[in-house]
Formats: sequence, C-alpha cells, structure tokens
Amino acid sequence: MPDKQEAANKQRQTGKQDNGPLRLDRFIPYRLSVLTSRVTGRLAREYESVAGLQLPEARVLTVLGFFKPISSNAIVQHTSMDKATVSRAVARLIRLGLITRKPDPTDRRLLVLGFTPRGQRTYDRLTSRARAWEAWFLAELKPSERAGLERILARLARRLDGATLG
Amino acid sequence: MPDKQEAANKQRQTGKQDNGPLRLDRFIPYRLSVLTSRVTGRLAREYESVAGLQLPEARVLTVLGFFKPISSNAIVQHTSMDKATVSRAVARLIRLGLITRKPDPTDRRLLVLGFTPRGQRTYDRLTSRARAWEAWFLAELKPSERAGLERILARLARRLDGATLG
DNA sequence: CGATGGTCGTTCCAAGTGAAACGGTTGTCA
DNA sequence: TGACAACCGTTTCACTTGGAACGACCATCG
Repeated sequence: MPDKQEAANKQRQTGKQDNGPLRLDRFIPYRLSVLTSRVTGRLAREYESVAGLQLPEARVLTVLGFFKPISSNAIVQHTSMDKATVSRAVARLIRLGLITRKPDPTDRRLLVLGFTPRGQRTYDRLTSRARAWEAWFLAELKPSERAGLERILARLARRLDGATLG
Repeated sequence: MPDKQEAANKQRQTGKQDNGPLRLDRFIPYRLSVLTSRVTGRLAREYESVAGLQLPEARVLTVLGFFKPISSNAIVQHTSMDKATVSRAVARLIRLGLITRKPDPTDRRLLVLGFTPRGQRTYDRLTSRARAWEAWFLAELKPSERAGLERILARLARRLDGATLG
C-alpha cells in the first residue's frame, strides 16, 4: 500500500509516467477491458433470460438485424469475432429456426443470412431489451458527454483500422 | 442496404430509437466490445512478443505490479477475471520464476503474491511497451478529450458497481 | 471449546475457443 | 483452357475457459 500511494503521488506531481509502476487506474486499455467485460456480462444475462441465447448467437442476431442480408464473413469483419465462432453460432441459430441461409446467386462461396419470422420476433424482443439496458446504463451521462464518448470511440476505432505499426 | 439506410435516416430525423433495427453504429455496448477486443488483441501480441506471456499471465503481472503485495482473490475483484483463470495464470508465472507466493501470516487462507527479480524486470519491459503502445493509440486525442474519456469511463464503471437492477 | 456458515485458492469436467487444415468456389494470367 | 492464388465457410484438434465441487482455513455464536 505505501509503495502504491507513494508512486501515485509522485506521478501525479510530475505529470509524467515514463517509468515506475504502470498506473492501472489511468491505463486506458485496462479500464476499457474491465468495463467492457462487465457490460458484456450484464448483456449476456439479458440475452440468456430473454431468448435463451448465448453471447455469440445474440451478437450474430443483432448484427444480422442491422446489416441484413449479410454473409458470415462480413459479420466477422464487423465484430472482430472469430470465424469459427460465427460459423457455429449461425449453425445453432439455424437449428433453432431463427435465421435462414442461402447461397448468393452471383458468388456461390457466399452464404447470405436472413431472419425467419420467428427470428425477427426474437430480434425485436432482444433489441428492445438491449436498448432499455443501454438507456439505464448511460442515464447518468449528459447528452454532451454521450456525444463526446461516441466521437472518441469512433476516433479510436479508426486508429486501429489503419496501419498495423507493430 | 435500402432497408438499413432508410431506417437510419428516419431515426436520424426523429432522434428517436424506440423501435426498428437497433443502430449498431450507435449502440455503445457493441462499440465498446468491438473496440476493446481489437485493443486487447494488439496488446496480447505485444505481451507475447516481449515476454512470451499470454494474456491472463500478462494481466496478472500488470495488476500485481500496481497493487503488490496482493492476493489472487483481490486480483479477481479488480479485473473481473475468472477465479480459476487467475489461479492458473499465477501457477504458470510461478513455474516461469517470475512471481513468488507465500501465505499471509495473519490469515493463512490468503496467498500473497510478489515479484522475483526476474519478474520485476519482465514487468518493467512489459509496462514500458504497454505505455508506448497506449501513447500511440491515444495520440490523436486532444488532452481535453482524453480527460473526458477518463471521466466517462470512471462514471460508467461506478454505474456497474452499484445495484444489480436486472 | 465444537458447530456452522463463509471465504480463499485449487482442481475437475463439460463446453467453448482459435489456429490450422480442408473442400468448394472464384478470379487471374499465361 | 488449365494452373494457380485467393477467398468463403466448415470442421478438426489442442487448448483455454468458467461453473461446480472440494479442502483448507477463519469468524461467529451458542
């Protein structure tokens, strides 16, 4: 405890952070990771209770609802999910009768996905719940803060799309 | 494509989002999730190349460096990592000769963790690299934006610490 | 004391993950 | 055309994960 506090104070005074213990409470990747894992955990419970879906299935359904019609591979691009994970989630959703899959006539490597009527209803319930949860989650943010957050997330996302640079 | 664009425009006009497809490009949990998984992936590659560590081990090392001395369970609290995952990461780090573990004299349920000299050096290299990467990652943000991001992350994290509420 | 309920960390086991290999398809270029 | 590289989606396989059970330990209360 003295170690930590001392280092923290010192760094707060100098404003530098070039050596000494990494200030986790200021390290953005760490904070993003912890926050996101908690957010995802909450949403996963919602998805489970609303529709009995696990996270990969729910994510595929959500992305599909927005981008449909779309191929599995495009879902991978959008979400950074693993190729195999998406493939299995799609298989389960088909087995559950929630989505359809048919070959693209112009490129038979692609299998384009869509909703069944039941899938559409499940999607509606799911997104309604997701929106409600998000509203609760963000309720303490002022509109300007929310806008700021959105802008920053967009900027950071773009940063990672660019050069690999190490 | 027309579906999506139409809905998007309509929602942009009304400012509402109470029904219709969920606007993924505005859904914060989704954006957090995608961004974080990409950030984590990059950092994981850093950790691997610098010290041959996989993500859970690197995270334990990082948290340990900041909070040391600390028990496994406290690491779980801080990171939201799984208990078993931390247990195994600790075991590997010990096997690698990077950290030490001894029972707390006042409560022998607790095993307090610390660095070996080699672990300290590994930690230094690791955090130095992590800091450099973060600096690159955040370079496009103005200081005010970075401060705003930190404040918002703190506020959102606190929101999840409170009541379970669903 | 002794019993009971709670916490810490490990281990077991079923389930999920990701790297790699695969079959199938497309586009290119000679 | 035929050879070849690139790409899509699936499957396989080794590994990791997380829920549950477990042993060890502590605190409380009768």
